[in-house]
Amino acid sequence: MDDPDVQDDNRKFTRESAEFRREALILATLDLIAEMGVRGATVREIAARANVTQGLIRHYFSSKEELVQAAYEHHMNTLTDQTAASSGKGSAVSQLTNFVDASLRPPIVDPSAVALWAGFLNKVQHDPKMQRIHQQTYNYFRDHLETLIVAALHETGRAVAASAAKQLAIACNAVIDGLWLEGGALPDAFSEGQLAQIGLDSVGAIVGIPLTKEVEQS
Amino acid sequence: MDDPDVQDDNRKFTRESAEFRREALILATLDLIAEMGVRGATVREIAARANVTQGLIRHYFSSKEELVQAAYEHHMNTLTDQTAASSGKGSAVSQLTNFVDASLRPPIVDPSAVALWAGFLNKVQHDPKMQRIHQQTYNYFRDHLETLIVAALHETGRAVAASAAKQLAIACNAVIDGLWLEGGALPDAFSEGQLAQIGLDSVGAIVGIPLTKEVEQS
DNA sequence: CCCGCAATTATTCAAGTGTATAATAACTTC
DNA sequence: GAAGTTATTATACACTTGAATAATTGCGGG
Repeated sequence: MDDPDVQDDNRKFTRESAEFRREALILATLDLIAEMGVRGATVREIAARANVTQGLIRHYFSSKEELVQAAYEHHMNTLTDQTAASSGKGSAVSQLTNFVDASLRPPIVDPSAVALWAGFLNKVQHDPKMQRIHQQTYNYFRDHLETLIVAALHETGRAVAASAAKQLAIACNAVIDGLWLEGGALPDAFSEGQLAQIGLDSVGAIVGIPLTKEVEQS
Repeated sequence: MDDPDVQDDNRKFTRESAEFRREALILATLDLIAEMGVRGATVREIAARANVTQGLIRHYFSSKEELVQAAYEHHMNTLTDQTAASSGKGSAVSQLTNFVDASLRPPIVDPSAVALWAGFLNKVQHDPKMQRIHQQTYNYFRDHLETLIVAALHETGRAVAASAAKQLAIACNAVIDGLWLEGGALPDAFSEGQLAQIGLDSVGAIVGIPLTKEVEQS
């Protein structure tokens, strides 16, 4: 009688794990903020997109505020995880090259990602908890960049003072951020690979090491 | 009897010129978006801050949307006007120096200005009219930068192809934007003048002309 | 001086907001 | 396979939102 594959489905809903539901709600929130701004991310829209009713949001998050915070943290972790994995494990110079290159291509460069970031910015400036997350992400990214720069300089036989290294990291980070921003805000203004090319040239000029992304072949 | 300086003020309101009211409403809107995000800029709050009642908004703007567009245009014009005036009229190199320097100091670098920009971004990505304004401002800024770079290179005896010049302008613009962004988003992370210093070093490295802001002192 | 117009206020409206509470039903456990 | 837990839905509430309309009132022209 009961074929377990075919649900007769007079069931009106299914119970899912807490993790599954939390993630679904967070992803729906991110989608909506990127698409319509914080304003468009209402509890009802979020619930609809996560295929639940709005009451469930407050079952998993004590307020919408908390959901937004969780969504922000998730977004930032995703971004950093994606870039951190991109360096590979060749020479220091090639690691730096790969890192810059990956930071300036999809999926990092993406209108939705920039829209998301912008949508959160106001909350970041007011909510201390979100400020902490922001600061954390920024430092993580910049420190990683600084490590790569120092290693690359060392590899090419140049020493650099700690304070100078930090300044270089700030500058390179700024180029990357600026290009990332413009690529996301004006998606049609740049051809594919153009941002990455400009980024490599600029970072190369700033640290004094020509960076070229060779097409790895054979 | 009636001292014209002292208003006895049983008058319940005063009539002002259309220009005065429009500007007051626009400034109130910008204030609120910077402070609380687009979300916080409600017709009632805007009206309160402009010292009028909410109905007046629709007397001057056919919708809130239109008011926000006008506010965006006003903000962008203010930003470009402030930077364009900063180059001065010395040598080409010093003009470039001044431009970069001014772009990375208050009042251009300012948490409110960044918050404002971010608050508008979502609308920019959806509303064609706001997109046009955005594109226009970006191009204006970048073209100005390109002109300064080409002149500076020419002055120091180097020629540069048109396409190369454009790439340099994009890169320098990105450094400036990135530093502007970070200075506004993390106001306490940088000491006074640090952003400008890093900006001058980076732009100098990218275009190949050391830029130093000498303290002008007869 | 007062008349009329338009700038401004006062009030109302329907739709949408986040939150709270009560009712249901899917899964677990014995 | 019945009872109990609790994830989930359903409904309600108080409040805010942008917009629309009606009622004032300042002020310039005759």
